[in-house]
Amino acid sequence: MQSSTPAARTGRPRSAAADAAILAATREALVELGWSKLTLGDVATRAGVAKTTLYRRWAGKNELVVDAVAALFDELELPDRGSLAADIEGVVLQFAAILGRPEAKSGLMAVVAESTRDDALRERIRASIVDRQKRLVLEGRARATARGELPPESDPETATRTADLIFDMVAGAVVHRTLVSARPADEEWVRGFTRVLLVGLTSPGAYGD
Amino acid sequence: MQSSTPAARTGRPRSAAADAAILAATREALVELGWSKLTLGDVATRAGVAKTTLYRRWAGKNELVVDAVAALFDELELPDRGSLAADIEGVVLQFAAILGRPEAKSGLMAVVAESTRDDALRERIRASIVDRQKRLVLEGRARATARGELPPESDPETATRTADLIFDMVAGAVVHRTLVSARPADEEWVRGFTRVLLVGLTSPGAYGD
Amino acid sequence: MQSSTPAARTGRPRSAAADAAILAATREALVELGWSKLTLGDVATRAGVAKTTLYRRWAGKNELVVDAVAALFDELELPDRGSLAADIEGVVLQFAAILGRPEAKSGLMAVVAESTRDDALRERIRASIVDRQKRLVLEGRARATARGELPPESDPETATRTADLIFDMVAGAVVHRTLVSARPADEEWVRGFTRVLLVGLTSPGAYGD
Amino acid sequence: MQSSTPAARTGRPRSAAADAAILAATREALVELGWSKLTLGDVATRAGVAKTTLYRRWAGKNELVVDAVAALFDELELPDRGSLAADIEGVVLQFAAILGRPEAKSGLMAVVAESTRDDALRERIRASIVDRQKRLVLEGRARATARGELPPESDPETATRTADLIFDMVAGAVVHRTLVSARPADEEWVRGFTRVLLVGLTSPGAYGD
DNA sequence: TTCTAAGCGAGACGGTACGTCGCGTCTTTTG
DNA sequence: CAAAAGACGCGACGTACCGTCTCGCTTAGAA
Repeated sequence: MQSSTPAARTGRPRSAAADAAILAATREALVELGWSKLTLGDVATRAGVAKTTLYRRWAGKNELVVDAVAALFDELELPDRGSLAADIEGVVLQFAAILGRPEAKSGLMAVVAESTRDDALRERIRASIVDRQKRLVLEGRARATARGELPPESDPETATRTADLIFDMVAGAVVHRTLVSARPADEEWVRGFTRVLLVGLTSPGAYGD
Repeated sequence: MQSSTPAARTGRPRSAAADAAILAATREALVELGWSKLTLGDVATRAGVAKTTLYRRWAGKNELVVDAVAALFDELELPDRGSLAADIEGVVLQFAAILGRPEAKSGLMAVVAESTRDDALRERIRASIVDRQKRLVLEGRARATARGELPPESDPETATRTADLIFDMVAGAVVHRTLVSARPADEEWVRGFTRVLLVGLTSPGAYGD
Repeated sequence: MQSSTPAARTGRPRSAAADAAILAATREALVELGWSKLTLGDVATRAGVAKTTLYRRWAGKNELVVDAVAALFDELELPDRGSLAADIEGVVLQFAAILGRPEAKSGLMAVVAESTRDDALRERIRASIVDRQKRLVLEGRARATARGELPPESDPETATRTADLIFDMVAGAVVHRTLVSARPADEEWVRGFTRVLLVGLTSPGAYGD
Repeated sequence: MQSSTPAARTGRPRSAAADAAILAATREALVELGWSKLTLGDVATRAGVAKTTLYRRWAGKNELVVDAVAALFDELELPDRGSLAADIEGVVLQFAAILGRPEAKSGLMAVVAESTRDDALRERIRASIVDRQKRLVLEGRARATARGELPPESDPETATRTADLIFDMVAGAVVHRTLVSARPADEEWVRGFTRVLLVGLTSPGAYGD
């Protein structure tokens, strides 16, 4: 997190193991208890750490859960399945699989809800989770362009705007399907969704005119 | 909410005014404090009501907030703007406007988060909010079919599946844009989104094959 | 404590039993743990009461312990043993016996120590303990005067000053003997002390000039 | 504190200045904060010393405060004022003056309170403070005997017993007057007290019969 | 009308978690 | 090797809400 500060400080250094133990304990507690019944005291106990240690490193429940959940999404990758449609389907399915895990479900929506009243928290979510995964959209487009499936995007502003729209549509739809409609984002659903998205984006007239 | 038991019970009847006052106080508190700092004791005080009165009618914070927020979405309507695209843009803008209000933002995501671990709550959300607004999709389709913009849908199962997909895509994208990306779902964005959605849904091959 | 306020307030009344249980639990904890290891949480648990109930009635550990200890000294009485010397010896022995009990030892000195920085606490101690027991000095003098052992005191100011001096000398000596010198204030010691005190007070020239 | 091992140990020797700085900081903190709000971390900071240094030399708050307070009483001396009564009055006034200082008030009673449950602490208090000042009683008696005001005491046991009684009476009365009754032990009070004490001790029949 | 059962305000209650503070110990780097 | 710096496990603090429980007092339909 802090990068090039090699200033070896005096005093006992913070235990590196504690961070990992705390984040793992947080995910475990999210699975067992869910966001609202998760307590920092319990997390500390599970991690074999004192409450003060936890508070020394995170400002509160929200920040802790953001970090605990963010790691989950780093598993996402974009395997080359040969076509843009297949690539999208693949990554959407992965995303749905993660969102199906209880530690993600319970934690993610809660911190988003909290972030509506806490700008710093929203920034943290954006930095740790959202922007971090936008790479998938960019990779996907680059690959499709290389394959000749998409024309090279000339205007960088349009490119950004489109990438943002795609991300909002993909993430939003999967989240809504999974958490609000509470129905599985399975292969069939993903195929239907991807078809609409892809046709909408590539058909003539979609963004032209 | 109340079933059709017209059996007038004995004893003092519940005050009808109290319900309205409590829900209004809840929205007010959501605006000022947000979900997590909202307390039932405070709501009761704002409503000029005893805590017991509140608990006699709602099981807890979650149920209360669902009811308080649900009313906000009943304002949505589908004015006839002459074309399917315009109709969709109109309703999406309305939806975005509601989601921009702090009492909706803060409350809605929080109860959705809670609902990931509480089936009864999820059902209440679905009944009070989600399914209640699916009418807009159906109305829109009916109107577009009448105008000849869409072919009549023969298979009812496909119709339902498509309507669900549309709802997930619309609601999901607007929520994600507004709350996660935290950028305005303004006219420009809505136009771009609607174009992708509509082209995706109506282009040949989108759902055919 | 509150006297003529018969104003029957609204709401659930405070449990009278809780007060007694808390004070008894406090004395029990003083015996087992002593002042410095006594915690209000533990007292609440022993009393079968929530911590909040305790804090609703007492401002803190100091106030609670003053009340718990004050009751101990109400047992003191001045039995008629036939002479002023015997009366004094009797009450001093009783006082020493109480001070020998661990709940008194540990609690009393601690609150006195605290009271050096807290005027309200000092007043509470004076009202609940010190002034309350000055009755013994007055009773003793009245009885001795009736017996003819002491001349009637004419000047009320001198009477007060002398009573205060006696109280400081008696209480101070017993406390110092018991707690600081940590040797028993037994019959022999009490006899010696009383003799000095009484001779000092009654010999001609002692207060005469 | 340090025994007489002149054997210069290996390694860096303990800073002698640190001891003095810590005790001074302790007294300063007692004045500003009082016993109960005094923390060892704060004392260490005031003394410009690490907490570890402090713990290397004292076992805890109690021991530290005993040492810090003990030094205050070493100022006491018995100036020759010409008569036993005047000598006593002089030293009692000095004692009252010290007890009036906040660092003594707050600290002394607190460690006495603690000592009711800690034998080692009581011994430390006795050795550092009480027995150390008994010299004043002995000096006073010796001087009075030399002057012919008192007969030489033949029985050493009686002498000890009497000296202890005097000490308990003097120290006890002054402490009680100052801390519990919270009224000044001024010249007038001291004169009255001394008269009672001295008459009680020297009148025929006081210890005779 | 009076009776009576429920609703209502107030607020005390037993709990649970909070976030902070001080303790006394430990692990670092520096002198 | 001591000292400073400061992280650490621990346990108590006093507070805030929770949801429940008395209280005394309406209120309005049933008797």
